[in-house]
Amino acid sequence: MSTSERRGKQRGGSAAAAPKPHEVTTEVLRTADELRRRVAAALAPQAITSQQYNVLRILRGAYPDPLPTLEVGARMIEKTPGITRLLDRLEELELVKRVRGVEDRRLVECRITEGGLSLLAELDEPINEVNRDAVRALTPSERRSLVRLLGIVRNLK
Amino acid sequence: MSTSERRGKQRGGSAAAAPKPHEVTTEVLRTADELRRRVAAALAPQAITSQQYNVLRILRGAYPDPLPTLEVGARMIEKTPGITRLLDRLEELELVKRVRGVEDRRLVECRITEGGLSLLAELDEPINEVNRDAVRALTPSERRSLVRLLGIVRNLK
DNA sequence: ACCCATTGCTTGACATGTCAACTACTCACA
DNA sequence: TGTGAGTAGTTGACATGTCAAGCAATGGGT
Repeated sequence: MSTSERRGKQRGGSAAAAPKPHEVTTEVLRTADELRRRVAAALAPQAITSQQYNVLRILRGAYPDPLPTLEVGARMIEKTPGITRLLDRLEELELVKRVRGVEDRRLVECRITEGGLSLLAELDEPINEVNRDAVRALTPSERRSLVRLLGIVRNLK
Repeated sequence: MSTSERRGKQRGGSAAAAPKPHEVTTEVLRTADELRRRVAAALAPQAITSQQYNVLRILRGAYPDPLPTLEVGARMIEKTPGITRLLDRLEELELVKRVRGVEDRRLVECRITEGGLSLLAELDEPINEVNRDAVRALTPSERRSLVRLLGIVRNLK
């Protein structure tokens, strides 16, 4: 048992007991999961997944320039090997086109297609709504705070 | 477009501009992902996954009583069908034992084994360390704050 | 006692995360 | 110019999330 045990009931005060480390991290994980589910729901009508959507957004950001495969992977939330298969499917759906690099033939340049762009256009609004809803009840100051606190959790160590 | 649009550029002030909704949600997702990776790293030595660990913890919480399959699933972070296969593997590893319910034969009662308990014992410390490290740089008040803000994001619609 | 909606799981199919091993290329250097 | 280290991707194998369909046991109503 930890030493904090001896503080007992908390001197009646206005502030609740500080949450345990485990409670904080759990809350982060649960919240992210909830957000993931809401995003997935918003994407469902177009039958694409959250990762596919992310890839398309990244490629739209570079449009009309292409990006090499691993550069796309790096801009996601990490992870490399999966990116190939992700792009495989997007290419089958003709939302993305890939061409072997000319200068450096190790590269595979990926570019979003017209179809990909218009599909994204359909999704922007629903996704923005999910995001707006998520933070609707937070004041600007609370939003800054939340981002700052999460940054601390993520960066240190 | 929302009414907040008219506030324009933010009157130069000391506070940074409020992050956009999309930036807030992205931060939550990124942070959760980072945490997931740290947890996975802590579990790697015992070769179990984060979901398997969660199941074992839930079952330890009920020990020595068993829990029906879907009750375990419900206590995770949602999701049902996956729980069966998860338990299949844990049973193969002999970390969990399942028996058909006697009263209600639709139920499958799951109980953690001795082996499961001692494996968990090995992991408690490393996992606690991950959690402690994650919040180490947060003051008690900041921890409360973070949990509160995440709660707002999660609960409101 | 019989029927059916409900409940508790299980399965199949597909997308993704993740690790490890492998191929194709490029580059600097001997 | 040949070679080896490093880079960019791909592929195979396995665990999980997720949806939809299917099965067996229950329980209430007739």
